[in-house]
Amino acid sequence: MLKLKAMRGRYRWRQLHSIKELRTNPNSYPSKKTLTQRRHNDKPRPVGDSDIKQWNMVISYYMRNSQLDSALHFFNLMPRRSSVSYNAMISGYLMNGRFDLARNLFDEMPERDLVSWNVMISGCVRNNNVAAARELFEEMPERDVVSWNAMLSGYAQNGCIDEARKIFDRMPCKNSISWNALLATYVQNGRMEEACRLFESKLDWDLVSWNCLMGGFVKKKMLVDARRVFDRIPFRDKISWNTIITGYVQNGEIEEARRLFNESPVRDVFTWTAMVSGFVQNGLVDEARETFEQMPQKNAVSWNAMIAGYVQCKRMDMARKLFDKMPFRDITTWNTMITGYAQSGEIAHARDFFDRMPRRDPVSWAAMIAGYAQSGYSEEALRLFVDMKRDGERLNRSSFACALSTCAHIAALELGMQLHGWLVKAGYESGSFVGNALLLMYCKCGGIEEACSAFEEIMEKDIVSWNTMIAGYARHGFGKEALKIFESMKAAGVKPNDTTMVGVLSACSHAGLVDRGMEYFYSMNQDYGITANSRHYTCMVDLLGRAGRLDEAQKLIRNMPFEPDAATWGALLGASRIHGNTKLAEMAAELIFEMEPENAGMYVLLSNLYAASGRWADVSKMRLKMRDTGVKKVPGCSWLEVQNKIHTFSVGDSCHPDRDKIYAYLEELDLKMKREGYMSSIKLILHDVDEEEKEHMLKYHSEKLAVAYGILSIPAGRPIRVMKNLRVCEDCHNAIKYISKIVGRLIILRDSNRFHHFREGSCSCGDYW
DNA sequence: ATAGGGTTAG
Repeated sequence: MLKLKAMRGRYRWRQLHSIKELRTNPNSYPSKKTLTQRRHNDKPRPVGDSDIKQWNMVISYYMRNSQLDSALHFFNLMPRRSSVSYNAMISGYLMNGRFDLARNLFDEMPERDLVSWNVMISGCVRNNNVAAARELFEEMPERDVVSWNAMLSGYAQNGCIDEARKIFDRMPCKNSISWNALLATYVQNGRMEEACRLFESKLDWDLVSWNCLMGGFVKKKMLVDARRVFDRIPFRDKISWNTIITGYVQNGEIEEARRLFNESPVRDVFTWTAMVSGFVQNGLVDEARETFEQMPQKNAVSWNAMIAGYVQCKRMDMARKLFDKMPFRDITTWNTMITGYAQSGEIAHARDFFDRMPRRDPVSWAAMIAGYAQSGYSEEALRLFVDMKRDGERLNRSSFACALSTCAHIAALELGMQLHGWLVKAGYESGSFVGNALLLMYCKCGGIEEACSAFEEIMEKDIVSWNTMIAGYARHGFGKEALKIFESMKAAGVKPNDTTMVGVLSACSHAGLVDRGMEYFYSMNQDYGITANSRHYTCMVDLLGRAGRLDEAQKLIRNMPFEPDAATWGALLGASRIHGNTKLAEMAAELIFEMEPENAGMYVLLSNLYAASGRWADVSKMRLKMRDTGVKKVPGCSWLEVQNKIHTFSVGDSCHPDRDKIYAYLEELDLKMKREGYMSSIKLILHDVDEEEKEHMLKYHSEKLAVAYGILSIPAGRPIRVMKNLRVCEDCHNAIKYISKIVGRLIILRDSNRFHHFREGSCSCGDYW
């Protein structure tokens, strides 16, 4: 009995499947030409039912190909329309996400039948609008099992398990699809235990449900359970085989996948494509290509999988060859190429494809924006985000999060605030996903007050929200505030993790709370079960070192239960430098050189240290060493945002359009600073440059240029926010303190390590960084 | 023309 039913199901599914295959393989459609011919042939004859049927077919053909205008054109040309014609149009609009057009047609159609209502409901469900679906469902004059099933799966897909269950219990008539929808409710929401319980409670499940259950296990990577289901299925179809093969593929068990593939009696495009992508995911491009060549038929997805394979191993030339050879490209093909070029650093090629593609979707935009952001073209990334909004593309949560993290990276506060405004309009701000991105943006852009209110606005604070806020305060030098947040976190019943404690310890360090920091460090294992890692040790070395307790810091390093890393020695180096212990600094630097010979910052740091104590011979030695090891000093650069535009400066920069004004202003400032008692620390510059030249180079360090430009172009009363890619140099730090006093402005400088808030002649870092 | 399962891109 079971077998008979399964066979009947199998037949139906074969039929349905062939339709799906048609959808993904445009080559199988009748050509536009034959369709037009048919139209002309039809015209002179009297209009009968069979003619309407043909028109309807034309409409749904165009709709499936997303050619909405052509579909509408033929719809308007029809001599007579049945409700099926309307339904085809409505369903097509919904298939293409055009709820508005569907709704209009639905409202104006002369007589709606049951199918019209059902089409609308399922369309709403497909576009994830259960509320609208439910409204239609309540409104419709009569319902059949399709209406109930559509509603049920609507709730299932949107995670409303209880609602789904309620609908199921209320259904006046159920068929196997209803049962399967209930099963899918549990499976899609990861409730495998409940799914199994339901499955065991009934005997005559059809094949789709068996496959659904197995697919649930595959998605949860529970391969053993999936295999058990597979072995128990009374009658397997190709979807059963494809599901289990995909399961092995996605878990890296490519050999088992290959074995089943060879054993499978029912291979189709899906099976073959799964194998191609399986080889790709396991790094076997050549095997993938071999399989690809052997495929009896290929669709766009198969080509895309193969192209993605070349993309993943950075063989863009091969990817390009396939792209050119491909007979039918879809939007994924273009998106894959864009991603590929972006990831191999060929950003211009990526942009070229982006500009040339016939149609763009949110994935295309995201790929291009992320490509720019990852290659360091943050400005272009953000410009594109703005273009995207202008083009009327719907911005989703992840596009916002991506744009916000780009803002955070380059500290584009103004743009970040604009994004915040758009976010509020789109109604996205209260969740923790976007909320955390917003919080991080404000923290990294130096807007600590804004960060604080963004934090308070997150309705569901998760551990990331708390950690970001604590670390944010710490980096800005507001240690006490950070600790206050830590206390509220505990009061809210959130258990701190290791990242939390890094923030807490560095907050103690920045606030000079040595004893409290030690207490936290030594009790965190007992209190929260957190074992100290190297980041925690680094904080402690920093904490002790900042307080001048260099011996204790050394002792701590010696007693570490694992090998100290470069960052830990770096903390000791920083502390020794501040407290003038050249010998200790040298030792730390030597160790760091061994671990990270390519770390240019260390050479510069040590070289400056020698210069400070007048050891010019050692300075030269460092220079030689840098040359010998081929390490290049990363050029310092600073930037700031003025009216949504990023202005970048490097040492002695003469590219800025306002350079004359900036240099003149710096001269003016220099005089005033000297009158206040400022002395430029000439000793920091390599000694073989003559004195005047040295002073000149110091005077025009990138951060000074940026600060000067900020004072000139940002209205009084607003803080000047400058970013630097390296640590701020000692002379600049000193100079900016004077400047903040002379001009009476708040200057916030983000260097590669932390934030400095300069106000009234002093800095929030307490001259330790 | 409407309801359920498997392959590609961020």
